[in-house]
Amino acid sequence: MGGVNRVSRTKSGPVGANLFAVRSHNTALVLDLLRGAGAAGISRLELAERTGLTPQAVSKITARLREAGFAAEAGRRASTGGKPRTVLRLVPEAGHAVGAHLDRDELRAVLVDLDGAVVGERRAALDLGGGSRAVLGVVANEVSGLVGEALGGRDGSAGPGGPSGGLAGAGSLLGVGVALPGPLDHARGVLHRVTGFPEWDGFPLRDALAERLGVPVVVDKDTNAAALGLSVGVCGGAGAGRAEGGGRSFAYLHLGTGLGAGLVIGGEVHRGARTGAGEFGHQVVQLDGPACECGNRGCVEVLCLEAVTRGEVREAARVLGVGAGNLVGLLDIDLVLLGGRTVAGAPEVFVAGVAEVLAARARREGAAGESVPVRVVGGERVVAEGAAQLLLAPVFGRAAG
Amino acid sequence: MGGVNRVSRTKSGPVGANLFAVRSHNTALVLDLLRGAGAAGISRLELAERTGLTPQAVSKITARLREAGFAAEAGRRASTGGKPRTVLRLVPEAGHAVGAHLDRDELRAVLVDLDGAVVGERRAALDLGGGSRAVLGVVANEVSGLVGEALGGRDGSAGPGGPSGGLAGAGSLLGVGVALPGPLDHARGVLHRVTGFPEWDGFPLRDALAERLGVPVVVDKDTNAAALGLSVGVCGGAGAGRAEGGGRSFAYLHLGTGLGAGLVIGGEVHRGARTGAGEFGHQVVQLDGPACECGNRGCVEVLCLEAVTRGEVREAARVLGVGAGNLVGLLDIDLVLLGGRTVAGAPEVFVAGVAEVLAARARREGAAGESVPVRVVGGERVVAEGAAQLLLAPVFGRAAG
DNA sequence: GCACTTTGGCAACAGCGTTGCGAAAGTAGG
DNA sequence: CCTACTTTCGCAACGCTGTTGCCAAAGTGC
Repeated sequence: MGGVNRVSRTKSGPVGANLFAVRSHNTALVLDLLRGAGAAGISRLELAERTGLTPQAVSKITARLREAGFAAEAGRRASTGGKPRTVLRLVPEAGHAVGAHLDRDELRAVLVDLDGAVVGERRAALDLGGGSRAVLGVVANEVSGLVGEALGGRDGSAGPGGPSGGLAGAGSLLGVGVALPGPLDHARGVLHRVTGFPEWDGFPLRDALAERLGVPVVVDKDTNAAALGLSVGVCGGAGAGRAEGGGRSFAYLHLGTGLGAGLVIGGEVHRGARTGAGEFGHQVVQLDGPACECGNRGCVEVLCLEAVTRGEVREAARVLGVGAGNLVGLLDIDLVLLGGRTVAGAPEVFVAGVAEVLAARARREGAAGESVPVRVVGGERVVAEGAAQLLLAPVFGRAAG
Repeated sequence: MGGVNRVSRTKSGPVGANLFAVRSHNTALVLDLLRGAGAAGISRLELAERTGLTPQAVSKITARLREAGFAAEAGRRASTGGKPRTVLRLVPEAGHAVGAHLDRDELRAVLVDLDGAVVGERRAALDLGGGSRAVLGVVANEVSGLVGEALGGRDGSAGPGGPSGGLAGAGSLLGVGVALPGPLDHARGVLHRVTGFPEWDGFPLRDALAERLGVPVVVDKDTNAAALGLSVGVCGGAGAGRAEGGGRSFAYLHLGTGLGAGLVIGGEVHRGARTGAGEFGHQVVQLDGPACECGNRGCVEVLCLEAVTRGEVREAARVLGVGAGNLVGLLDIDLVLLGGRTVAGAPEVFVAGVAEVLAARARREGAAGESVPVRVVGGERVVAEGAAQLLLAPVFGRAAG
């Protein structure tokens, strides 16, 4: 492009920093703070204080951002005795991303802007067992249609399975994030045997979809996507999440037809070496307990779901709490979020049950032991919105998708 | 000093990068690779490949390091058709650090060089319950003596409890790392109620010792220190630990009079917001199981240690394995290390028992599921050596102590 | 001895945040 | 209304970073 030297990032190990890296880092930092400030905006001087950069550096960075259309001036603060501060805000419509949640029987796709606000949504029936060709067709079609009607790109009316047009026309589209239940390789974008659908094993979903749509695609586990999306609200705010002490960390526990977790440690989603982290449900909490379909015995998942089936929701919440307690102790996180259809069925019971176990933990720890807060996150779109964040996160300096 | 502008790091949140930060980062990266190369050394071009920097940049950086005495030329490689590569190596004696392991009844202090090699050691009886004054005296005395006899600083013969001299004279001494069993605040260097010794609650150990010795002091939990020390060998090697996929991650499980863990995630020690991470022993694996002294029921620690007491070491290993399996599933780590006196009593049994549980896990996962390796780490000095790394780690670009 | 390859330093360069300074835009007081 | 003061924020010069172009040094292979 403009002769800018970028660090080669192919299979990079520890990577050296150059000036391009410095600019990227600081720009992302400022964008993150702008996002955190939301409609209220933030002044240059505040940006300087929060980043540790000099006001002049912030002025330069924001000037670039304004020229590129990512930021704009938005009024002034009250004066405190001198020239009033000019408020800057993010221009949300400067960038968009699609988040697609592929569940066993349904596809849900959302189009979000830089702020993460949903500006378009589509739902479609999906049969994950119906073969990669058909599934790919449905996904490509819905995404193209969604983008077309909202951003004016070429629409995707070529029909299911047909060669739907590329999306390169929609200039502000950063790409498409896809979230699925099964185990997969986030780094390579390849699926492993999706639970119950062995024919997907080894399918290069990311590359296949990227080629078809002509925009970048990122693939991740559903719980990771949800956790990423939630981290924008929890840690994000003002990027303050990445502060001292390793930053804000939390766990998102998803209890639906199964039980899984997404972990955010120090403001970043922790996926582990093989995108396998977050296997919370098959944590053993009862040695030689009842058999789980995973082949083990006494997993949290089977204990929890059996209790739900028996109608003993309180017991299910207690078991979930024990698992959450183990996790809190192991990672010393700040927050536990609960979600999923089963939780949605009796949110207060689950929050109370988990919180009680964690409170007991805190009491045992004594003195400084404040109990870790527990909250429910609602909405059927948590995963889809998080999937879109897979593309937005790198813009704001979070680990690359 | 030289008019170099540093970023103010007081209570920094997300911090902007400036040129000083770039230089620090790249210098640390090169030092880390030099350390990883060990006596074999590494050439400038290899450094350039590994860091992604240009050869010229590496030449500049290594020139600075050579001038400062941290690196030196060490022979040449065989030519591959042109000018042979010049091999560079770390100069280990350019820097030293003290690691002190405070256990319930013993103090063990080691002096290590930049390579982490032990160049001096001292042991002394210690009564953690004997009051802060006495303990501080013993520690200061032993550390002063150790440094004095090895580095020629002022010796610490002022006697126990007496005003031992500062260590500022020993130029290459980076500081003192202290590791203890109890819960504490790593960031502030303040102890919480050390298990069994409530009188330590709130004691500012770091500042008290730093003032007394006149060198920087860093405090951490014993398991964290051990994990940090082990990470130098495991991840470290060539800094390659911090490579793709979040980097090399492992858990160190310490089974002695208690059961705790140190976690390394992506090459960095994970301490959690309150230095509370790694509470592995009080993970519940048997709902409503036998009471643990922590006040909970069915903790791994109580199950494991009771089995050992009964002489059922295999069962203890299995229980430990279940806990390890939970951890592996949750974090998707690459390696499990076992240590501590109890493990040392029957290392093969514990490795086999834990490995068996993890292998079963891998089989259930199917296809790509390679079992996570399990190894024993020996030596009574693991914690003390790791404590010294609390000071060395920042030099090599690991998170600040 | 000659051609070639590879290493690595010197000098000029572009780009980053920083500093010094001044214009702009308010408040406070006469 | 005018003056004095405070605060914001941009322009220009600056120092420092890694990068590029070029060339000497030091080997191998014929």
